[in-house]
Amino acid sequence: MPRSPRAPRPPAPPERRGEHTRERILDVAEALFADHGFEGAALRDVAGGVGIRTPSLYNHFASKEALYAAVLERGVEPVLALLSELVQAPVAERPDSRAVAQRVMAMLAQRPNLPRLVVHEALAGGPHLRPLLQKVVGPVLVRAQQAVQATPGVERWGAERVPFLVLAAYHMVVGHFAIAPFYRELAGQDLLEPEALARWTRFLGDVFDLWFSAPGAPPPK
Amino acid sequence: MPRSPRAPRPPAPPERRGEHTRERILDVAEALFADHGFEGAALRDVAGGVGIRTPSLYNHFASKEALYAAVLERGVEPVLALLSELVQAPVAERPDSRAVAQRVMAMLAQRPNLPRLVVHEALAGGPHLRPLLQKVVGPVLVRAQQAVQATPGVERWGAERVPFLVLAAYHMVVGHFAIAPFYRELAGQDLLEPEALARWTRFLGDVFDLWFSAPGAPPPK
Amino acid sequence: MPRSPRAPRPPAPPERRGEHTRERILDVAEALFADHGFEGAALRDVAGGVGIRTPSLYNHFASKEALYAAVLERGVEPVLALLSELVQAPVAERPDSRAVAQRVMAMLAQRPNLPRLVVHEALAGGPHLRPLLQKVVGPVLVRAQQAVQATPGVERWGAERVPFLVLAAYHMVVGHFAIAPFYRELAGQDLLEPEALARWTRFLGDVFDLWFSAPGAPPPK
Amino acid sequence: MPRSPRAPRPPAPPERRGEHTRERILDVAEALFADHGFEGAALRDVAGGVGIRTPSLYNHFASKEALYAAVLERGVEPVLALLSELVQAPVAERPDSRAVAQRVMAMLAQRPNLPRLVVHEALAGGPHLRPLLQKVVGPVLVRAQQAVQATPGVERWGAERVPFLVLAAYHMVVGHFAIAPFYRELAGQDLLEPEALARWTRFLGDVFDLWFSAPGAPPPK
DNA sequence: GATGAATGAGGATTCATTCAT
DNA sequence: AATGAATGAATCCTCATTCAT
Repeated sequence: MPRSPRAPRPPAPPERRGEHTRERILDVAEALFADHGFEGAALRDVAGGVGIRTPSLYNHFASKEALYAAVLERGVEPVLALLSELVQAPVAERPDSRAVAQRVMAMLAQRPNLPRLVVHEALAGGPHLRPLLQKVVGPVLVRAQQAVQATPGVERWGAERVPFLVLAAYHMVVGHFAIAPFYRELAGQDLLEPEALARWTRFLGDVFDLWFSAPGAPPPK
Repeated sequence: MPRSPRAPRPPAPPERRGEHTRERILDVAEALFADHGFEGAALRDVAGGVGIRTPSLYNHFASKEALYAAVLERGVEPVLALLSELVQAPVAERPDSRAVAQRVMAMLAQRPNLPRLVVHEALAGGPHLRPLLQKVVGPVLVRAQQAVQATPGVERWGAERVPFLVLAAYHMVVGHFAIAPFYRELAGQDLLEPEALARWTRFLGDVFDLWFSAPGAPPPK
Repeated sequence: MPRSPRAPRPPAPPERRGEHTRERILDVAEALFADHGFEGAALRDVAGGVGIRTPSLYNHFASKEALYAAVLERGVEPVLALLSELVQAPVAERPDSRAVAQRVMAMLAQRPNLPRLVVHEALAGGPHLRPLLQKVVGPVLVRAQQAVQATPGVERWGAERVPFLVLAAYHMVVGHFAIAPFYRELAGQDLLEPEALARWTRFLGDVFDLWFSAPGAPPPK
Repeated sequence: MPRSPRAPRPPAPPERRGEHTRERILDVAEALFADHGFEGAALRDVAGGVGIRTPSLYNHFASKEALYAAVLERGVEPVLALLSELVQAPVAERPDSRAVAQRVMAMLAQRPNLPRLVVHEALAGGPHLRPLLQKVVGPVLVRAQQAVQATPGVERWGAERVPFLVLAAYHMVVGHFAIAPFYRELAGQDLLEPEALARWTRFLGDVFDLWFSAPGAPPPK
C-alpha cells in the first residue's frame, strides 16, 4: 500500500491557485485534522492537498503544532466571539434560546470541520485547546451560565443543573457535526446539507423552547 | 517531541499478571484506542501497558486491525444486546424512557471507553464499525424508532422528527463520555465519577420525560 | 496483508498423515527452498505445509540450517551416487552420452525441486553446498572429465575445452528445471510433464551425440 | 548468525560520491538482487552500499518493488533491444550464430548481474518480470524462432525442435553467469574474467556452428 | 512429539523536520 | 517561496528460536 487509504483529497482546485497559500494550507489542514485528529493527520497529505511539497509548509508554519494551533485559532475565535457577543448583550436585547441556536448553527455551518476538530481535542483531553481556551472560555462559560440562569422558565431545573443544560446543548450542537460522516456511510444521508441543518436547527430551537417555556405550551413547529 | 506526551500508562499492575493475557491486551488496547483512535494508538504502547513486547501481541491477534475489531466487538456487543432487549420487549413491559436512560448509562459506565471509541469511529466515517453494525444496528434502529413512535406523548413532535429525538438522545449519552477527559482538564471535575454519572442520568431522564410527558407536568426532581 | 503472496501450499494431504513427519517436513521444505531459496523460505510456511506449528519443527531439526542441510543431503546424495556409478564404470560397460542423459534426467525427474535448489545455491555462491560437495564433487568431477576425455569423438574439441562440454551439459540439464516455473507462466506449458521431459531428454541425447559423433552423421530422431 | 554472512559490500567508494545518487542506488541494488533475489535482498544493505540511510531510498524510489522494477527495466531493456535488432535484420545482413553469440555475450559482460537476476526471477515464476516481458519478449521470441528456422542447416533438427535450440542457447548463455559465483568458490577461477568470457563465447560459437553447419565440417578452433 | 507464549533482531515504510539550493 | 535530498525516530509486522507445559 503506497499511502493514504484516507480520502484522496483532490490536489488543489486550480481556481484557488491565486489565493494566498497560507490560507489554502489552513483550509486543507482543517479538513484533515477534522478527519484524523492531530496525530492521525499527515503533513504530506496537507501539502498534497494544497499542491506543494511537504517542506514548503515550513515556509508558512514553524511546525505541525504551529499549523494546528493556527487552524484552531482561526476556527475557534469567531465562534467564541459570537458566544461572547450573545452573552454580553444587555438583558433586554438578549436573543431567546431559539435565536441562539440559529446563530450558532449558522456560524458552524460555515466551518463544519471545526466541531469535529473540537471533538477530537476533547477525546484526547484537549492538550492543544487548553491554552487557547483558558483565556477565553472561562469568562464566556460563566456568563453563559448566568445568561441561562436569567432565562425565564429555567427555575424549574434548579440552579445546580444549569451547567447540565449547557452541556446538553453543546452535545446536541457539536454531536450533529461529529456524526455526519458516519451517518452518511450508514444511512446515505448528508446531515450537513443546508436543508438537513435547517431542520436540526429548528429541532434544537424546539427543544430549548420546551426546556424553558412555560409548562403546557406545545412545541411550535 | 521525542515520544509520548500520552499518559505514560503504568507498565502492568502486578496483581493482574495472572489474568489471561488476551483479556489484558483487550483492556489496554480499548483505553488507548479510546484516547487516540485507531491510527493514533501505537501497538508499542499497548504492549507496554500489558507488560510484554510488541511482537508478542501477534501471538494473540493477527494484526492491529484484528485487535481493534476484537476490542470493538467485545465492547459493542453487550450494548447492542441491551438495546435489542429493550426494544424487543412487549409493549406492556416496555420500560419508560427514564428507565431506558438508567440501564444504558449503567452499562456504559462499566465500559466508559466504549463511547469514546465510537466517537472516534464516527469522526472517521466508521470504517471499522460498519461491518460490525450493518448486521445489527439496522434492525435495532428501526425498532428503536418504532418504540419511540409508540411512546405516548411523542405525537406532538411529529413522526418525521422521531429520528431527531433518537439522535439527540444519542448525542447526550455518548457526548457525556466523550467530553469527560476534556472536562477534567478544564474544570477539574470527573464526569465519570459514580455521583456525576448518576446526576447526568437523572438529568437525561428528566429531559426524556419532558419530551414525552403530557404538557404541563413539571420535571420531577 | 496477513502473509504469503507465495503459493498457498495446501495444508497437508490427509492421506500422508500417517507418514513419518520428518519425511513430510523434508518434502515441504524442499519445495519451498526450491521456490524461494534459503533466505526467502519461511519456517512458518514449512510448518503450515506439513500441518503442524513452527516450533514443532525443532523436534525434528535443530535449526533452519540443519533442515536445509538435510534437504540438500537427501536430494544431492543419490544424484552424486548416480554420477559416481556412471563415471566409475569400467570403460567397456560405460554408457554412451545418450544413455547418461537418460539416466540423469530420469533421476532428476523424480526430484525436480533439486536442480532449482542447486541453482539458488549457485547464485549465492553455494555457502551451504560447499561442505557437502567438497568431499564428493571433486573426485566425481575429475573422473567425469576423464570419462569425457576418453569418449571417442571428443578429440576435435581439444582437451582444454572438455570442462566446457561438462559445463554446457550441466546448464542444459539443470537450466531446464530452473526455467520451468517461469516457462509455465509465460507460455502456459509445463516443461516438467513426462512427455516434455522425454522430448528434452531426447534432444539432449542428440546434442551430445552431435558433439562426439563422427563428423557427418545426421542427428537421429 | 547475527546478520549478513552476505558480502559486507564496502560503504560507498568515495570517488563515486559525485555521481547521481539514483544511479548509484540502481547499481548497488542490482548487485544485491542478483545475489539474494528480491525477497532476500535488504534495503538496509542497498542503502549501506550507497552510503545513505535506508529512508533516503524513498526519495528516489517509491518502494522496494519500484526499485526492483527500475533495476530490471534498466538492465533488461538494452538486451531486448539488441535481440530485437538482431532478429529484425534483413536476411541478407543477418549475422551468423557465432556473431550473435559474440554480441550477446559482449553485452551481458557489461551487466553480468543481469542474467543472475533473471535466473532468480525464473525460479520464482517471474512475478516481476512478466509485465516487463509480455510486451516485448513475445514478438522477439517469435522472430527469434523464425530466424533460427531460416538458418541454413537447421532442417535436420526438425521444425518442432527449434524452440529447444533456443532454450538450450539460453541455458548456456545465462547459466554461465549464474554459476560464476559458485564456480569461483569451488574451483577458485573467475568465469567472468574477460579471458574466460572470451573462451566461453568462442565455445558457444562452435556449438552453434556445429548445430547448423553442414554435416562433416569440423568445429573450427 | 506438539504447542502456546514470548522475544531479540530485523525488515519495509512513514513521518516531521532540516538544510542547501 | 519552493524543493530535492537526507535523516532519526517510530510504526506495523515477520522471523527464527526458546521454553515451559
